[in-house]
Amino acid sequence: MGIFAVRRAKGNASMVTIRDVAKESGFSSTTVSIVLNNAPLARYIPPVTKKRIERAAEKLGYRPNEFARSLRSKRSHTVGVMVFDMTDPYCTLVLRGIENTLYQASYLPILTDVHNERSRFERYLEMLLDRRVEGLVVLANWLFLDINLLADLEKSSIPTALIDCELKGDSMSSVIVDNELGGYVALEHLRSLGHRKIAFIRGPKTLADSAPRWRGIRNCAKACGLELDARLIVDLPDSRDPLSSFEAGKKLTEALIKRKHPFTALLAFDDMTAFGAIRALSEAGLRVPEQCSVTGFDDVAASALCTPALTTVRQPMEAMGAGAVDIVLEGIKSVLEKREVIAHHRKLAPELVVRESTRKLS
Amino acid sequence: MGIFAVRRAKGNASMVTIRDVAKESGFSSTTVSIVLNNAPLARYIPPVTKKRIERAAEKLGYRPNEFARSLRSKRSHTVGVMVFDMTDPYCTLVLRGIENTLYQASYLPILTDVHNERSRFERYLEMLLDRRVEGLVVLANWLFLDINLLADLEKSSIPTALIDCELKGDSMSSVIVDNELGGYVALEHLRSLGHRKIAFIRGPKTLADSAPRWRGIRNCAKACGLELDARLIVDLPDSRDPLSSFEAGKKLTEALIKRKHPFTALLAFDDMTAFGAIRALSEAGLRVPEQCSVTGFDDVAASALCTPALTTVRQPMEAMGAGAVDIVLEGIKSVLEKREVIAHHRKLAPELVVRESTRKLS
DNA sequence: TCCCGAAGTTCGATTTAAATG
DNA sequence: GCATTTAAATCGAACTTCGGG
Repeated sequence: MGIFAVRRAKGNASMVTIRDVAKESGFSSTTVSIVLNNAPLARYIPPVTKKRIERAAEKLGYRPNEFARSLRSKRSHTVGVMVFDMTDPYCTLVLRGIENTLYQASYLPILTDVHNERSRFERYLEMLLDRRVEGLVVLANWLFLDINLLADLEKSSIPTALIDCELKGDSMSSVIVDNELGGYVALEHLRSLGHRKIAFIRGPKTLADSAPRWRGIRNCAKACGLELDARLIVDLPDSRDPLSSFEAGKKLTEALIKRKHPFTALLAFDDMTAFGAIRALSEAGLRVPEQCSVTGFDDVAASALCTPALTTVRQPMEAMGAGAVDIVLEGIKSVLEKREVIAHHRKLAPELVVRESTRKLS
Repeated sequence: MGIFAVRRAKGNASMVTIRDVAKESGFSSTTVSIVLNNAPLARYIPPVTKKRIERAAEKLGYRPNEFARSLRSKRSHTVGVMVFDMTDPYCTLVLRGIENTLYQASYLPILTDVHNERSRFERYLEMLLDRRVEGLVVLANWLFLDINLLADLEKSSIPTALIDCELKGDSMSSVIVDNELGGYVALEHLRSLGHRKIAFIRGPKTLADSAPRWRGIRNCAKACGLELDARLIVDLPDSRDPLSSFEAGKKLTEALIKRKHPFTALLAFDDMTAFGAIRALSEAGLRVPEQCSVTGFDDVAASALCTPALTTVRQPMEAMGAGAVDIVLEGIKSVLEKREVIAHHRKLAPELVVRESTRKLS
């Protein structure tokens, strides 16, 4: 007894209008509308009438035309989701969080993938705005576009939440992970295992996450009296492609090995980099974790799957997606009630996930 | 000079209607509509008029209201995308293919994730139909729902393409990988490396991919005169969760090892299973590929990232997503031109990707 | 018949104002 | 005034029909 038992009752059910229901039930379309939407005026309508109308609607398989409804009400029950690069495995769980939270609220997501291209961003933004999305969730996971592109968003004047990218202004909300804390716990973990000679692959300079993560590392080092050896620190180059940090991580690790400054652990900027590092280590005949411990950041799916499984700092990706939607939904409500939309800035705590790629220094 | 330079010209630009443009340009809204849509009648309208109207539209930052447009034209320029489980890494590239092809055609995807739940499927389907999506792309990547659920789709009477699931009927199109060929080339690869004692982890019985893949394996075995040892063949159990095959693969491999029937290679149903197998082998002190070669199927992102990188049979995921959209788009065109929508069934060839997890038997 | 443009209807719902008893 | 119902206006664009040159 699927939905089509009803839907098909009149052949092409999409053609049943409110007037058909009105005729069938013997009331006017006004009354039908009031009853079916349970509008304020429905108080005055006697249960008998309601029953008859509902029965008629069901019998005909009536489904209101969303276009007409939206045209009138100016609501689309739709939220735009802009991802900067879908192929980043990091997106998967964030999207799950977004989808799930929207579903609970009976909103539908329109998904766009900007491919890290400015023109695509603009085109998509325009399309979404034309479609009157009620809110916008932007997953700026690997952002190398100039920031004033995001300024365009501010002017759109619809509730917007940015994930993975904080904007100082109070016009747009943001949800980010506490990168500083993440950096801290990663290093703290390696230190607690006895590692002292630690190599670092830092993030690209232009990536917003890089600086705070490094700051956390420095703070931890200071707190533990750990010496950071400049000869063991390298930087990921800029790149538009999130998967490229695998190759970059591999190359940098090879270079690190060549320098002959021994290290017993390597703290990588993210999981992708860590995978590259492990590959390089392995090719150099160095075993992980026996001869070198490695940590990542993010906890993408692959981290739990590879062998040895990667010790990493997990971003609460699903929660971040859900949080962004919560904020946007609240913003939408504010707009409806003509209250002021206030920006929220959430910083979620990451979680250290200890697996097999790190080991106590013996 | 973003789009908002224009959009904001009149404060809340979303309020500029075609009538405003008519007033501004001095023509009627009819003429404005004709010119701006470049409708057939536009032939008759002199360039001067067009220019003036276009200038007026630009000056006001006019953007047609899509609701009104859709209400009238009965078109939404929107396609519904239903994924059975987003968390499956397999989805990522398929979605990229879908998105990219839709973008070229100026269509927007509405993304839904069914979470492998029947109720969610029905609810989402209803929502999409209410929104008058012009077509439907269904990614049945990990399908354990009864098949007659998909029968619901047939009745929706909008162009639909199924990915990863073939339906005999001629009412719905499908795009699948040639599983039989895939199974064949996987085994052929191991055989060519000299392996004879090969273990197999087959797919779950209820999964549509399982049977043809195994058929390809048997065909290859027969063609090469290879003996398939029943004691080295195990089956993945049914599960709603695509990631679960990691655990299952691990457990089954442990069992395989315990049986003490030696094998030099293991052919896993998919990458996830292969990752589990590699973990089990590693924990048993067996090195991959030195002591045991392993192959997967799919080529998810993790396969290239882990060490050793996984030799696998790649599904052309992006092409599959793109192909499904092509079919749906053609179907939409057929509907518009009142031609009959004919179902297409595409079977794409997989590609063997040789990496590090397999090695010549020495 | 060709060219140019406008008035009016339509799409399907919501909502206001008003009419009944 | 109250409970009950509805005619008519509205949302914004597209299309049909028509008229004048």
